[in-house]
Amino acid sequence: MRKSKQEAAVTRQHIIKAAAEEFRKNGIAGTGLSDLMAAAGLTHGGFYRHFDSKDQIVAEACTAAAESLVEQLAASASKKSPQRGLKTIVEKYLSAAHRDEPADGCPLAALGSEMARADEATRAAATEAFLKLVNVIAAQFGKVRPDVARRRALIVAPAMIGALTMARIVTNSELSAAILQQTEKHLTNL
Amino acid sequence: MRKSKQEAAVTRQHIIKAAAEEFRKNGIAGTGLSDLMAAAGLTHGGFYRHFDSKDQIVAEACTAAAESLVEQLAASASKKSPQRGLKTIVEKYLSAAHRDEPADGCPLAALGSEMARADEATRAAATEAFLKLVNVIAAQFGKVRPDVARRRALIVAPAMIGALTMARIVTNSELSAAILQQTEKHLTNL
DNA sequence: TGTACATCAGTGAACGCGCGTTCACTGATGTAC
DNA sequence: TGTACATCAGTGAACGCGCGTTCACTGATGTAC
Repeated sequence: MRKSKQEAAVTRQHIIKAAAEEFRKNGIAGTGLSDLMAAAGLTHGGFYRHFDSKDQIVAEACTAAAESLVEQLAASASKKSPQRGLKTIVEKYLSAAHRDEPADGCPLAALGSEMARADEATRAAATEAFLKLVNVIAAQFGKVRPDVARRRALIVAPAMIGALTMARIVTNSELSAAILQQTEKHLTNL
Repeated sequence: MRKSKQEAAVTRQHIIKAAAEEFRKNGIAGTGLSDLMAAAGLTHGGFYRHFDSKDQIVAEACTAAAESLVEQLAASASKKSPQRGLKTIVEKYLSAAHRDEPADGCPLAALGSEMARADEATRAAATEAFLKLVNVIAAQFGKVRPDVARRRALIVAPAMIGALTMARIVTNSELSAAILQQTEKHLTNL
């Protein structure tokens, strides 16, 4: 049954990707190792050939999810004129599609309050993830001084995360849409 | 061992209050019925004399926590001049004290991502909680038209929730302080 | 290059543990006459 | 007002279940000669 090193490395990445989706879909505490290995097409016993603990894969899944999201946002923004980059990012982040598909979306919005209680390594991974998001946003402010751009990005990123989280909680769909819309309008005119 | 109806009603409120603290401290999934009953000074077997299920107390605890927070904020704001009300609320919400004491703080920030996956009743309770917060904020905009005040409040509330959540996640204390400070400055000048 | 042995990715059963929920029991409270 | 009985708040043990983790096993891969 042994696989080659190369195959094993691929499997490891598959597990991380599947775990990142499951965590965002059902929460960290709500996702068992069986769930996450099954989502990767494996049985749960093999988990410990790749990871030391559940905590470890939580941190790695957070990193992977954030990297993927930030890449997407950066790619979308780079297609537009510099001034339109911020608008593009904010619109994409605060879209109904993002709200309705947490499994493919921002791990900070999907797991925020669980991350606040996570261990040091996971919170460090989340911090890196947040800084990547902040940097992509800051890069859209073009001509302003870098420290001003960063300060603005420190306003935009948490505002988007909070708005998306609340839009997902709220049971009234008009209210949910209004939260996204108002925050989008406000942040794009920043 | 039977208690009077009056005593039982008091006990029920104690349980809800203790549960609201435990949930905000350790998360919903991270708090067992034993934990929450022990925090109320009882044994876990008695839980079902007061509640039908864990889900039920989650919803009630969310309501109670939000009511308490909104009352505090409204009380602080009412002591100030109308124009200073918003500043007072934003400063209090985004204070280091609030960040460092989730057990006494906003349930939407402490439990946001877990609430997004909660059952209908809990999400409905969270929606009510959010609307109470939005209304208190909207009331601070004094002279502007009510619908404008509400739209502004729909920007402020999620921005505060997101900033507080991120300030709790981040492992770098300077970054944490910067998130609170930038969002505070931005929202008070709205 | 071929052979013998060690390694280890993945399986599936098992482990102890804590979870939400149920239940028999106790004894003070509430109710009916 | 007093008495007999039903109710039920709270206890503590028990329930089945799924959790994270461990382990014996399989057999293909990697390594050493």
